[in-house]
This record gives sequence, structure tokens and C-alpha cells, in this order.
Amino acid sequence: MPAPQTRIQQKNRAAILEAALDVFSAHGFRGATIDQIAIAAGLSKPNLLYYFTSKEAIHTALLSGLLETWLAPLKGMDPNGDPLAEILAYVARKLQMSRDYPRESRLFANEIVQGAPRIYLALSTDLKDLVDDKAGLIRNWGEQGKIALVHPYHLLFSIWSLTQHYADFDVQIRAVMGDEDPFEAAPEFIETLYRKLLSVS
Amino acid sequence: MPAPQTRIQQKNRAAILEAALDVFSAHGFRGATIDQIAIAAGLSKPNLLYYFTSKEAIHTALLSGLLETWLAPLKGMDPNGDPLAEILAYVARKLQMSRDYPRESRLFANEIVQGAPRIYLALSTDLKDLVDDKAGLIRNWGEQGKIALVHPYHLLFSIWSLTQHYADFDVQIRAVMGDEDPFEAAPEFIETLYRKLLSVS
DNA sequence: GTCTATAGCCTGATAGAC
DNA sequence: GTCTATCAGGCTATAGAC
Repeated sequence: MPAPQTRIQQKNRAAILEAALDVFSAHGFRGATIDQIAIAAGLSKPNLLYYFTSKEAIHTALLSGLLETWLAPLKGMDPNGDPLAEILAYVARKLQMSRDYPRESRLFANEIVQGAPRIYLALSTDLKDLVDDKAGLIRNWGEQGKIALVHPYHLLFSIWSLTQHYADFDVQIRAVMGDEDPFEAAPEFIETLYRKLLSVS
Repeated sequence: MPAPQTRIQQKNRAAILEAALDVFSAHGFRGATIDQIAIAAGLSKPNLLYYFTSKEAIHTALLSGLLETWLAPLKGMDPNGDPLAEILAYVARKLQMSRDYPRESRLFANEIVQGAPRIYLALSTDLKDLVDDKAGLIRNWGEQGKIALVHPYHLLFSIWSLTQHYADFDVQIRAVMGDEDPFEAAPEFIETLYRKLLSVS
């Protein structure tokens, strides 16, 4: 049972995690320094280490807290809903998350590109279980002729990559598009893509 | 004019760049150490620094050498070829590069996710110019009814994200798919996706 | 060209006063 | 709970012998 926290403790812990999200997502684990995080959180370095025992502990707290949030949109795919609508809604939710939570997306991207040293276990258990489940659902929908027959795993990978790309490769996209907001045309482009891929009529 | 190099110099420089690609792509710039690179290249740390003046210099040499390679598949898209075939061939080439050169892909991914501090200029000039050019081509093809009307920039972004995902998020994909080789079904999935998106008939 | 040794900096973490 | 001061280790880069 965790010790009860005072309001100050809650506030400081939250400020640290918020600052750490900024710094870790922008520089990666190794590139981030405790000093940067402490300053961004408005604390001294030793004071930060009073709340979290190590740099690693902050990073772990961030990642494990985020995984749940990251899986939520896929969990929300309803087996009893209209198949095409369910998938399109999932895609839209995921794209919206890239828009609203780009730092969280980049935190994961940093971790996974470098081999997921701190989150591999969760990927091969929690994530895999959920994906296996939803892939079965998509396969059934295909076999029942409710959507086109596609490889369910690659369909999900494509959704992740297309949507997260707008957060993770944001700099590159803006370098190419200039002032135009990528999120203006992206939703329609991606919806059209999946509508054409999955429609059976 | 660069000084002529002996065979030993050429060999050592090449070994360093090869080793650096391994280490930088796996750990990012900050996460990599000169020691790791030197050991992987079979040299001592000071000896490595005899060939490259700094860690930064190795990284820069890698990145600038790679950008050309990375743009080549897009450059190869022929304005006079069959539009759908040209785009599908580009997609196939790009996917093949993720399979053959995953370290190069992850090197770029690491750099761009963290804001492209060392390569932003090249993105906003060389890359942007090329993309502007090819986007115009794709727009023309659409307006002439040779392919479906799609947002050319988002089409290109989608190709990058879908193909590079198999290299950059390799660990996650394998955690989910287990022993199955992702590259077995990916080419067909992706080709089908773009065929359905772009066909006009 | 290659090595050993080391300077000098940065950073994670701790000690101890308040 | 928060601070100043500081230690200890790791890292980039250089010095200097061979």
C-alpha cells in the first residue's frame, strides 16, 4: 500500500513527470539529464531525487503509466459494432492522439527504435495479448465478408505507423510542408485510405 | 581535393563508419560512446580519433553520406512511366530498403524523432525540393485521371511511414508477431493498400 | 599510425545543514 | 522537504612515447 501523499507531494510528483515527458521525449533516455528535468519542474536536482530515487525510476514511471493510455483506443474497438465503422473510428482516435499527445508518442518511439530495453516485456505480454485478440476479431470480420480480407496484424501495424508518423516525424513533415498544418488534410487522407482498403461493396 | 588515402586508411575509415552505424542506430547519438564504436571497429579509442576528429564528425559523416542513398528511390520515380506502376515500384523499393538497411533507417529515425538537430537543414532544402517536385508529378497524374486524386504530400508521408515502420519498430513488430517473419506478408499487404487507394477503374 | 596514460568535463547520486 | 556542497564514475578528447 503506497503511503498517502500530501497535496505538495502530489503536485511535485506531477510536475516532475510532466517535465520528464518533455525532456525524455525530446532527447531520449540517455540524452536527457536530471538537471534539465529538475529545472523544467522548478525543483533542484537533489529535491527531484527526493521524489524519485533515480533517473531510471522517473522514466519507468512515465512509460508504465502511458502504456495503458496508449492501448485504450484499440481496446475500445467493439466486436458488436459495425466493422468498417469500428476500424475507422479506431484510426481516427489514434490520429487524434498523435495530435494531442505528440510527446507521449515520441517517448515510445525513442524507446522502441532503440530496442525497447525498458518496455519489451510489456510489449510481448500486454500488447501482444491485446493485438492477438483484436486481430482475431478483424480476421473474423474478413471471413464473414463484412470487410475486405486483409492480414490483420499488418493492418494494425499500418494504423500505428500512419498515425504515429505525424507525431514522431513531425519535424520532417513540417520541413517539407512548410506552414501548412499537416493535421488539416491528414484525417481525410487516412480515412479514405482505409475505406478503400476495407470496403467490400 | 581530399588527400589520397592508403589502403589501410580506407579500410579503417570504412570499419569505423560501419561500426558507428551499428552503435548510433542502436543507442542514438548521446547513447553511443566512442569506446563502443572503437571496439566494434577493432581500434583503440585514440586511434579512432586519429581518423575522425570527434564523435560528432563520425555522426555527421554517416548522416550526410546516407541522405543521398535514402532519397534515391524517390528520385527514381519516372514522370514518363505508368503512374500506378511507378508509385508501386517506389513503394516496393522503399520497403526493400527497410529490409536491407534497417540500421540506416533507425539512424534517421533517432535523429528525426529528437528534432533533427543535425540534419534539419538538409530536410528543408534537399528533401523538400525533391518532394515538392515529385508531389507535383503525383498531383498531375491525379488531375489527368491516371490515378485517384489524393493529397500528394500525405501520400508520400504514408509511404515513408508504412515502409520505415518495419525497420524502426522492428522490435515491437516481432514482440507481437513472434517467430513469423513480417517481411513475408508485408509486401503484398502494402501493394494491395496502394493499389486500392490509387486505382481509378 | 597506434598505443598508454591522463586531463577535464559532465552527470547521477549522496551527505548533511536547515 | 528543500537546499548547498560534493563525491564518484563515465565520457570526450588530447599528450606524448614508440
